[in-house]
Amino acid sequence: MKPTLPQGTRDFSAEVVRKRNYIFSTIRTVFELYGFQPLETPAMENLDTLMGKYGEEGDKLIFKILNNGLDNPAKHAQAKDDFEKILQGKNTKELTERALRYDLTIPFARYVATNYGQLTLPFKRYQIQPVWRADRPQKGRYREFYQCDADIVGSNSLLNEVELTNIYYTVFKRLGIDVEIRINSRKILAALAELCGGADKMMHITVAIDKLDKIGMEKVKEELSQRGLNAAQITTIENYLLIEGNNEEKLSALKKLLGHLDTGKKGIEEIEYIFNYLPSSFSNGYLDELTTDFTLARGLNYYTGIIFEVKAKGVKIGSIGGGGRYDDLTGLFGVPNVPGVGISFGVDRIYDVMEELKRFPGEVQIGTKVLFFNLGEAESKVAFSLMQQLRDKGVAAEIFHENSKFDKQFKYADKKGIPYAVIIGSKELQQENCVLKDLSKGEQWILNQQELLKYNF
RNA sequence: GAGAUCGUAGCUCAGUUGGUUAGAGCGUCAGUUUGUGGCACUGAAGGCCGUGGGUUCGAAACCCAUCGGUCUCCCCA
Repeated sequence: MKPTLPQGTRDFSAEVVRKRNYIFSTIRTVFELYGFQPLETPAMENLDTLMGKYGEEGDKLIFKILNNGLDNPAKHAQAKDDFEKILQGKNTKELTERALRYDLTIPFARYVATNYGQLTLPFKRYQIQPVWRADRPQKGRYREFYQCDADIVGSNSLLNEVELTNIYYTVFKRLGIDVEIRINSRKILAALAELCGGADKMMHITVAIDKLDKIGMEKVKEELSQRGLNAAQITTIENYLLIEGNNEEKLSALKKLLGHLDTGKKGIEEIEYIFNYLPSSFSNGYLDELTTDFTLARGLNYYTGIIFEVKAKGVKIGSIGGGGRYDDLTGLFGVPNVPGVGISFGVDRIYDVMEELKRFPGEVQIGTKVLFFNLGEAESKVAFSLMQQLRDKGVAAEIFHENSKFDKQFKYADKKGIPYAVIIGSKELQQENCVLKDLSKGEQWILNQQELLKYNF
């Protein structure tokens, strides 16, 4: 029997792990630079912590963990009864009371709620951990994948949004990816809904216009009509979606359309605040990266203010980051009125983008720096001792595992991408020196052994 | 949850209208080569043709089922 992986999961080889770590550490470094602190939460949460937080669809995609001990013969009858309840869609606690984390936001909210008294507000945390979804895998979508989140809770200040925008900008600049950071405000969408006859329409409108990119204006209008909006309302929405131009032009057009509404005005002010703040703290290039996008809607759940989405330029792939402001994330856990704002990086997609654009630096793959050749018992003892001294200095080194032909030892270094070889054969043993060879250039030098230890690899 | 498509060597794939013993390239290992690699040449290992049933004198190929991969819709990162 050949073992296989569970659907939607992956093994990562050394090469891939190194590249992924490069992305993780770039993101982590920037998070730390902006004063965020790390947090880790367990892979599993209590099921009722997660249920009902992601909508009906989301609940279905939560991986539930079967309770232990159900095979106990004494409990068979009970277990069968409980299973019947599940078939009727009732509570499932007797069979499953834990589940794998579905995202990092709800566990964070749970953490904030449970530790509220002890947190220094505003609390800024970042979290880089895998999450699990019982989704059907497809391109760029897995059942186990990593999320990198940064959130600030306990502050209403729009300065936080500015900071998060800067984080996006900085991370993607460092990774060498040209991006478009799109922002919108849910308040603008709310105002649009108001303009179209009521807040109850907001969900229908956001769901439909979110698809504009994908399905085009005509289909969006069809969908709006199916969702019960009349011709006049659809025309209003069309006018909204047709707003074009640079950021200033778009904002002024938007003001004409819904600036007279209270929520609309607030939403526009939020966006203007961010635009007014950024150019002074960043170079002109910034405005090429940051753009308003009034078609941006971001799901339907908890966002209430500014929302973000990041797309890579020149690569056909969904968003590689997203986030937004929420007013009351921890209310569900008994701690009301804690506002927050957060962003997330989609590492798996960022990886694909970097692979496609060839943005991984070559050095990412260097593990072992120096390979000591093994050319006999006495020779390898000297080599071994030198190797340990290099390791003490932080230079990653290995010695070939047996006395083999040069050919083999060189090939080993090649395959592993080791940049330097140290050769100590009978001659060097006698003269108490060594040959250091730069394998990529093909150049080599004779060094005495003390010089080798001081060499700047 | 609905649909499409593909499963042949470690990897990428050939395999003729169903016909003897299933092939290639890359990779692996060994040798040419016991003091200088990437190249070249020679050779070897490696396969229940995803699995189970069926049609047939005969199946990698055709039919059914099943499992797995990939992709689309829904939803999402």
